[in-house]
Amino acid sequence: MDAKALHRVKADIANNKSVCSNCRQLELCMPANPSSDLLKNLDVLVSVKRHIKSGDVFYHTGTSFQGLYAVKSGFMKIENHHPDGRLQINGFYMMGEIFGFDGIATNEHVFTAVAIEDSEICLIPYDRIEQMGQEVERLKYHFYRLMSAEISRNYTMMMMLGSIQSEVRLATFLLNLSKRLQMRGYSHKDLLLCMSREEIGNYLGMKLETVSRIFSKFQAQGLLKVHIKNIEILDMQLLTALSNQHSS
Amino acid sequence: MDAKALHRVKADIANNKSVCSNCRQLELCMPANPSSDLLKNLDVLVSVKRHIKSGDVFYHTGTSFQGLYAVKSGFMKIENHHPDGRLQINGFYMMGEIFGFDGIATNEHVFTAVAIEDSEICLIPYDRIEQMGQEVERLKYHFYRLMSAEISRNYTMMMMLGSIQSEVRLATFLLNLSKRLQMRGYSHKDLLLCMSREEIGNYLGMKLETVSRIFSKFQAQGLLKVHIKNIEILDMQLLTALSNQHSS
DNA sequence: CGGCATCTTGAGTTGGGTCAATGGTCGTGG
DNA sequence: CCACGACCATTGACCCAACTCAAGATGCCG
Repeated sequence: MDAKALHRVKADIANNKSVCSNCRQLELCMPANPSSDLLKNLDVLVSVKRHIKSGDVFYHTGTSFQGLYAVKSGFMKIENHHPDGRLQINGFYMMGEIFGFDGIATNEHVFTAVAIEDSEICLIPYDRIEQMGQEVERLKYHFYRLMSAEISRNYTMMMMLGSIQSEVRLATFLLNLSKRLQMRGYSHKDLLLCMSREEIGNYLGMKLETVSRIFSKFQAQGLLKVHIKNIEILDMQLLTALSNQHSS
Repeated sequence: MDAKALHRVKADIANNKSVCSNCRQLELCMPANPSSDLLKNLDVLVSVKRHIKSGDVFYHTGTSFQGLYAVKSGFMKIENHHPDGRLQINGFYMMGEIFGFDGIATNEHVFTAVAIEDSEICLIPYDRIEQMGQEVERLKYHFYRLMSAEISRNYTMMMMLGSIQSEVRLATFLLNLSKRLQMRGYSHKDLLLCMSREEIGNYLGMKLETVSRIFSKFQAQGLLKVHIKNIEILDMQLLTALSNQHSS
């Protein structure tokens, strides 16, 4: 993240208090997203920056845990490769978001991190966080908060997967992406998906055909303009209403 | 699952094929479960013990966050009361397990904790954990691990909800309970469910009728003996194989 | 005993999965 | 520059697991 973008993010976060009073669900859906405070301190911690190409594995099951990772640029996905061959995508992480929590419990990563765009990833060494003294006590506190946010996000995701119909899930997914892009100063109406229909479907617990069908339906209803990976949100209000409509 | 599929599972067992000895999925399904080390140290921290009656709310959305809670006796559930009236049960917590992570991020609880049995709950004050010095550094480390485990558990739950059929989910749920009971020295074959069919269904993302039907089916297949809330596991091996069979 | 909540079971419906055919887009090499 | 092939997305037809609605059955408690 360059300085200007960083500044923008900070401003967005600062303004965030007044924004969004109603849609808690969406908030909870956000991946770990450091506060500006933490971001400032993070520079101290970040030791290594790694470039990674789209499609490459960043860490996989069994990789020893060294710390959390911040996405500096690009796009990552975390997937769970189940022993029986099944695969579940747990989340997508964009610029400024933090992933890698799956390694803390066992000291090695349980899941697999894969780039879905050329990306730059910064290591936030865990031992250094752990061993720091009083002066960064607050920083450590933030890490609790990050993890807690991750937990909340997952609960929401569980609810989505457990009891909400596909159209609502996809609408919520799009709004979530939109909001995260907006927070980073990008357009919240023109989304460039960097994941395939299959990846979206896997993440949301549905088949790629279903994703495609719903995109078509939304387009027919005038909610979206869909052209492959370019999605333009035409009726934000309606999409939001749909996303909040959790019972049919 | 039809008779043919059941037969296939049996054949697999005979061939010692899918009887996964390590069974990571189940492990990951466990709620936060402190090590004996941590439990020992916990006594230092625990300040308040509260009794609560079955059905009573322990904390709810908006309750200010004071710390994590350990279940000393009884049974708790955590539910997400969504603004639109919908409700999702996020987890069940039994003796010796820790809940309350949902309050860390915002300093107030996001979810609702309700007793489903008369219970004793111990507060583990958060500020005291935070402010402790070096000597309990390891203790703090354990808390990271607890949270990380909670995250992993939820990812597994997400996978279950997203792409696994109801029978397998219910089988996994029963085995999870069985294992947790066994770890506490109780029988792992005789389960006394303290939650209703509706609560189980809500947690597992299915309707109460579906839960009931599957119980009946499992009984007909000789897997279980079901009498309302008393469940006796008759064929542990087959149930385990079923739980590991994530693709139909 | 009756009233109430929970559980079971049946019948019919449907959302989303499966399978399969077609259409678009993009990168590569002639 | 076009042609080819690989890959991804779209769309249709069909099917089934799980939902809904509804009627009983069972257990619990005053």
